[in-house]
Amino acid sequence: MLGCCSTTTDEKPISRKQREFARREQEILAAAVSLFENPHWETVTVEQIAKKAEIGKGTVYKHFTCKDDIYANISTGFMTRILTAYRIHDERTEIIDAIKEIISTSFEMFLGNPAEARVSFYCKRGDFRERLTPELKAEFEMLDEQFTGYIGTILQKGINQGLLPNKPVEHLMMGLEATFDGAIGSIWNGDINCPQVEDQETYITIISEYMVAGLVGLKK
Amino acid sequence: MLGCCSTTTDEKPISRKQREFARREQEILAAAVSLFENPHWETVTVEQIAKKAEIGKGTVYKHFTCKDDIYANISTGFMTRILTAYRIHDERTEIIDAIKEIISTSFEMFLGNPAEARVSFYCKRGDFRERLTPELKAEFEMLDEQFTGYIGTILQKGINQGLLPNKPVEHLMMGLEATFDGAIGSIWNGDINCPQVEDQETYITIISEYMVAGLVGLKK
DNA sequence: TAAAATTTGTGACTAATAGTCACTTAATGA
DNA sequence: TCATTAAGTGACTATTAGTCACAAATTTTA
Repeated sequence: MLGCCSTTTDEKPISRKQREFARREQEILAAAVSLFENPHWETVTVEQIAKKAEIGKGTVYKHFTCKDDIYANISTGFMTRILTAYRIHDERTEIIDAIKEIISTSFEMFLGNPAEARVSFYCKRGDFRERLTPELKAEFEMLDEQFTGYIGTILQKGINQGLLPNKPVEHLMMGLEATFDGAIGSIWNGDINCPQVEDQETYITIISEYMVAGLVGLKK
Repeated sequence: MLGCCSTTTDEKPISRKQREFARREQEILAAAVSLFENPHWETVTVEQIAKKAEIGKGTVYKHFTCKDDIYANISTGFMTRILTAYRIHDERTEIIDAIKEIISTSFEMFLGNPAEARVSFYCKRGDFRERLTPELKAEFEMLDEQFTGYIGTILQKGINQGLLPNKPVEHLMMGLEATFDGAIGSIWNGDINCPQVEDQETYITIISEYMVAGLVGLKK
């Protein structure tokens, strides 16, 4: 109920009615995501989402307590998919390559799924998190931990191998995260109007190199 | 008129009436800035701004075409002040120190003036810039050029001195800007809840070091 | 100076939209 | 079969950006 059907704590729905209800919830989220493809995603109204999902506006509120609840469910789903994407390359042994892989996977996921990515970006905001229900807040915290845990483990290996500076992995992660977030923001804001950069791909290459350089450059 | 009185193309107001009108415009901006100190600045209404400035709501729209016009004027004023702050240290000869100075001045300006900084951050968004009048758009472009020009010159000196990698200064700037923007976003979003970081100052030190490391680390 | 024109100020009004609620419809179960 | 619960609905409320017809003050013109 209330936006929880798509979470990880998903007890199998029994009746046809419950199944249909759960399916409808996914339809609402899919309708929302398809409308959020538009760069002006924040102006999409609940009424438009309802219309796209071919239901009444009131029904949306039977599934989600508020608009933020829709955003949150899109974001948690997307974050889970990113974590899955990271883990495909789990067996890598070269740490620098593993870091590059995480960076490129992140860019691919964010740029390949602009709607979900934009919403997820929005959902990182402190004031957004504050007004969430404790359950959703906890889910976000769990996902955040999985991210820092996954990346932190790889960075720690890099430190142990002497490839990265011996600093707390959290500190190393801060730089990476800030640069990634800033770069994604730049891309979405159309900041890349500088004539030196032919395209987005070049920009990503530059940023990715800078991210790795920032890590290893800290050694001295 | 219409939000232009605070711009650089400021012909001296002649009559008392015109002076008062210009002063009122500044009062509206000051009222807006004082209300925007609140982290939930986006929820501040035009009516609240009018009340704070002790005028009617309609009067606000005699000075500014829309709410965005208020944002834009706050932002251009702030950007101009940052450029001035940069130039205080113009005589520096050590390039790495000059870069560090720019970074620390930027952080100081952004964190010391949260209201104006938040608004300026918002005004960087492409969709915001799009819906501005051509005049304001041009003013933002001019300011952007002054930023890239100022920082670009310093970076070029660094390249000439062999301290920085021989890459287009625009490329070097991209990494710096992305990390700075991402870090500022993190601070405002309250992302620094990781126990390793005692305070904001530590975070800024970590990020600043990472920014310089990213630049010089690119050399290899 | 008086009248006309212009500038500045105003708050009631309009439009848009998030969220509510009393009600309808359909499914489940006793 | 009938009662209870779940699900769906769109008219309604509250809020807020922006408009506009008018008022007041100032400046210009006669």
